[in-house]
Amino acid sequence: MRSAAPPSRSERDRLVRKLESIGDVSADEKTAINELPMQVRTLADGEDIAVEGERPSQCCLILTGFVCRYKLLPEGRRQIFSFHTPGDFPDLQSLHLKTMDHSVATLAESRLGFIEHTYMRELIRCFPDLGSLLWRDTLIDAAIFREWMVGIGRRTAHQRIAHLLCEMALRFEAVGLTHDHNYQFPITQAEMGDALGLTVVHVNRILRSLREEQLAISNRTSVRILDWEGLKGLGEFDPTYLHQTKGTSP
Amino acid sequence: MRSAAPPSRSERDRLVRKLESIGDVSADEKTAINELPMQVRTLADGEDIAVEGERPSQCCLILTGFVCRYKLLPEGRRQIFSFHTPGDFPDLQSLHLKTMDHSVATLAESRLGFIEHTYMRELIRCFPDLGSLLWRDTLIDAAIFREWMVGIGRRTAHQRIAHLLCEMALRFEAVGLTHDHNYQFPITQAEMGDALGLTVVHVNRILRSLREEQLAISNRTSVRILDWEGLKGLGEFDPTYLHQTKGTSP
DNA sequence: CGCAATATTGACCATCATCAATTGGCGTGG
DNA sequence: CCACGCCAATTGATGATGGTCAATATTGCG
Repeated sequence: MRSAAPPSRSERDRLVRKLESIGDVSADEKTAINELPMQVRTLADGEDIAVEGERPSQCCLILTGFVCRYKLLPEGRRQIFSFHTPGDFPDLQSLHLKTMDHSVATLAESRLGFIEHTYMRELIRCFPDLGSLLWRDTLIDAAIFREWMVGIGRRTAHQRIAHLLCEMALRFEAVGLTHDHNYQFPITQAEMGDALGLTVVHVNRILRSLREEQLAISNRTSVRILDWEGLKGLGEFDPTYLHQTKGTSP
Repeated sequence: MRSAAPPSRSERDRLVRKLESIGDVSADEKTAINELPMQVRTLADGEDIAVEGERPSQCCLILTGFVCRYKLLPEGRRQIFSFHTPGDFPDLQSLHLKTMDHSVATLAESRLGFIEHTYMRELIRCFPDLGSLLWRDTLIDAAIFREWMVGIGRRTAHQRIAHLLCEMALRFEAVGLTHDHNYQFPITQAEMGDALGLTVVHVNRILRSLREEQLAISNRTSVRILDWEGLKGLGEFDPTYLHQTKGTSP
């Protein structure tokens, strides 16, 4: 873990863009966000940002890279709860839940901005509407958890994977990180399995079938969606739960 | 749906008690809570409180009874996301997410207090700490979703059911609705299956085996835990995720 | 008493897990 | 520059958890 250059303009903008994708942000609020003091660090792929049981004193903003939240279980089992893109605060909840009940880690080399809770509280105190928007953000997090529960509980493996590829397409779109249904999605098949309650072997077979059916092609680094409507139909994907206020069809 | 008597003292107290189980509440805040204007209605078992797609203008506080949140899927599939006990606001998120992305319904005859969003906002504006506590409450909701994801994704059917029985024991305990590991839990086996991603048939078999192994006995209306430690061990139950600030071992 | 919803049980089956082996990609060091 | 090593991807064979279908028993209630 090493210190690094301050966030660039485009890195800062990603947070604003993310927030604008789920609500309104005033000019004053933008200014305040851009003045948030943060300590930037670069973490390599696979490093923990926070670990279950810890009591963090800072929030972490993703500037570049890719992050997940997860919990480990006995016998090497793992459940991944969420994926996070630049502009996200993957551990925003630590503002109000002192003890981490799960862990947060990078899935790719990432630049992260660490912001003291005190600054976040100050920001929210001065800009209650921004506080509401951050609350809203954590509520959308929860909505995504629910949608994943639906998938894991009631959808087939094919549907779960199709659904995930659709969700990530819209979420990357919201922060300007897609190009024509293609996006960088640097996860292994094992990680995808741990997110969807499947084994690596099964994930592998299903990705093959999606490829053979010309729905989507993916590898370790990226996803290319060939048939958006087909994938959406297969995965029963309805983006309402993302509560995006801007357009939702990339 | 009919109007009903105003909330009794003990019904009002349940909300305070619930909030106190997850954080501190000042005397002023208690007073303000007790003065919240609410319209009380009694709903029968199985009635919807809010439906996916709606845009509610009120929050719903459970005074007595039992409520769940769920989503329906094609071909009659259903996923239940959460169960809610007296003192809970099952749709608190509607304060910041205008459109319901899922439905809320009673699982038993229930007395509900409906509170206009405007009053809730006013309350939060006047008592920011109470606002934080409500935010915290929705974050605990999300923590429970995550824990359910772990269960559905990575635990066996036996473990999932054991885990659920443990969780509900602690949550009822927090609002004073357990007696020596026994509590009212008025759900059908079908509903339990829809919460855990299982079929009725399988739930039935597992409840039988829990009974045979002398871990817990349950029926349509209530649960009796015979071997708390055994059940906890089987379900890998660790109550950290409930973020209860008071005792957590009934 | 009789319906309707729920619980229960049996027989059979499918999705997905497990186990095991092989291949492919890629960075590192000799 | 190539061999080695490591991790991820891939594929095959086999098996088990849990699903499906269907019939019967219970229970609650009007």
